[in-house]
This record gives sequence, structure tokens and C-alpha cells, in this order.
Amino acid sequence: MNAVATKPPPEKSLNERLAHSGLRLTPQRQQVHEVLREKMDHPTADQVFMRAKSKMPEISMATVYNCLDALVQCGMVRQVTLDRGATRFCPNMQDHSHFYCDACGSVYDILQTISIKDADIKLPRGFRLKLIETNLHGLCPDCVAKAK
Amino acid sequence: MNAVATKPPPEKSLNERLAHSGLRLTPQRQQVHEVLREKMDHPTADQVFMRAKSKMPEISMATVYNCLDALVQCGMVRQVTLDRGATRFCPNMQDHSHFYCDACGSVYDILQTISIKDADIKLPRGFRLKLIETNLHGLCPDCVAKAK
DNA sequence: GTCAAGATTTAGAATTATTCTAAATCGAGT
DNA sequence: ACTCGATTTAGAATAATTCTAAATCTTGAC
Repeated sequence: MNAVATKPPPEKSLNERLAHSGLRLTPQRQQVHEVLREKMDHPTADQVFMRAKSKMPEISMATVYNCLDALVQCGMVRQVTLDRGATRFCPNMQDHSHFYCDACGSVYDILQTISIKDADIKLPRGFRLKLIETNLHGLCPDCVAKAK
Repeated sequence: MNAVATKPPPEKSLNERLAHSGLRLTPQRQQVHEVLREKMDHPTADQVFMRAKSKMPEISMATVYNCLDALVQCGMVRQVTLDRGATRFCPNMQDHSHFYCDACGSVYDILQTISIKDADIKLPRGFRLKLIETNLHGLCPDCVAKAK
């Protein structure tokens, strides 16, 4: 071992971000983060639990949910789908997208979409693109008003 | 009553679409569809159930799910979020979007997004847009290969 | 260093969302 | 009227997530 700074330890940034959100760096949070980085296959909470458990057998499901929430909150992890909760349905078959109010959870139809042509998405070889789903997130007029 | 064709009955199109998918027009399916069109607030299955139940007290939750599935299948209704199932997580905080394989359910990172500027979305007055989530749907290379 | 306060973890129960099952009913075509 | 397959129903089962209360850990004040 030498005393010279080598690589910055990868946890540094995690610690900083947690701290910035008023959260502590714990072995469980580290472990969950590590599991996610190890195999970036977009696992479910349950898969994360099983993988973390193999390294840290005492970890519980509730902790995995807590850790995931903490990591999302401090910006180290994204939820692939921003919703958690019941599926919603819409009888409007016109081409349109949805605006989600992050404050009150309501959903509005927005009569504008991004077409596959306009988007000009370059996919890796072999993928067949059928549809682009565009979800807009922000505040609805009511919640903008309340936010003052 | 007269024999002259007046307005085409609104069920016509529903019936046709159901038929086209090999499904029958039933009072329950009509009712569920009507509930959705009556108040286009993107209700959950449970909300649809309660609203339908007030007009048709014997309807069951299982039927509401069946009807919603039938309506989605025949193209009369959209699921606001295309996922049903567990939330997935992703440690990649680079700006990117997700490709969902509709056949096998796997998710891939696509290092390209549509920025708020590029999208040039015109929202009604009062909305504050914070983020655009773009989800790509189609077939992954493996499933394209299998599809032959 | 010791202690109190607050944060975190834990197991398990509770809740919520969805799917499954098996029996009853319905409806189209004969 | 009869049959067959589709549909509906109630309720059980499963899956996903959240809640609860007790135990444990950490940090900062002394």
C-alpha cells in the first residue's frame, strides 16, 4: 500500500450525493448501488433484493425499497418507469402524449407527439422500432399556482 | 321514429373493432367504454370499476379488467403507461432513454434523448414542463430474429 | 469517551393491484 | 330448442409495495 492518492474511491460520489440530500452512506445503500452497477439489466426491486442478499444475507426487502428510494432521491438511480401504482386508461385514440403532474398525480392529454421520423433515433443494429411513447412531466396549472 | 339513417350509432365503431379482433360486443364492454369516454381523466381500473358499478351494479372487478384488456386489444383504449408489473431501476444517470422489447420484456439503454428544446412541445397555458421521458417500443435483435 | 436524538434496518403484517379459477350464464349458429 | 365457445362472476391467489414497531447504528453535544 502507498499513501499516494490513487483512484478516487467510487463511493465518494455516492456519499456526496447522499449527504447532499441529507441521507447517510450505509453498507446497505452501497450494496444496492453496487448491485445495480454490476449488471445493468434494469432489475426489479425483487431482483435487486435477491442479488444483494447473496452478498449480504441479512438484508431485507423493506431495506431494498428504502435504499432504492434513497438512491433515486439523491440522483444516483433512475426509476425506469416514473410511475409506481395502478395503471391508468385512456379512451382517446388520437395520436397524443400525456402530461403527468408530479405534484398531484393527475394526467392530461397533450395533442402533440414526436413521430418516429422526427425523432431521428439511431438504434443499434437489429432493433425494430415500432412506437415512441412520450411522457411529459412537470406541474399542472393548479399546482404551479399553489407552488407560490 | 323514422327509418332514415340519422347519426351512426356510436356503438357501431366499437362493435366493428371488437369484431375485427374476434371479440363480442357485450353490455359490460359497452359500459366500460362509456365510463371511460364520460370522464376522460385517465382513471385506474378500480375507478372504472366503481363508476361502472354505479350504472351496472352486478359488474365485477375481474370483468372490468377483462373489458379493459379487450378494449385495449381492439384499439379502442390505451394504457397510459404501457407497463404493467414491477418497477425497474437503472443506475445510468447519463441522459438516455429506454427501449422496451414488447416480445420478451427486456429493457435497453439508448444513448439518445429528445430534449425539451428539440421537442418544441406546445403546452396549454399554465403548465410547467420539467422533463420529457421517451420510451421506445419494438423488438430487440433476439426477438426480431425469432420472429421469422 | 458517553449519551441522547434521530436515522436506518429489520421481520413481518397490511395493503394495493392484478391475475387466476371454476362454475354459471349468455348468445350465435344450427 | 340445443350445443359450443365466449363471457361474466365471486372469490381465492399472487405479486408489488408500503407500513409498523422494535432493535440497532451514527452523529453530534457534552
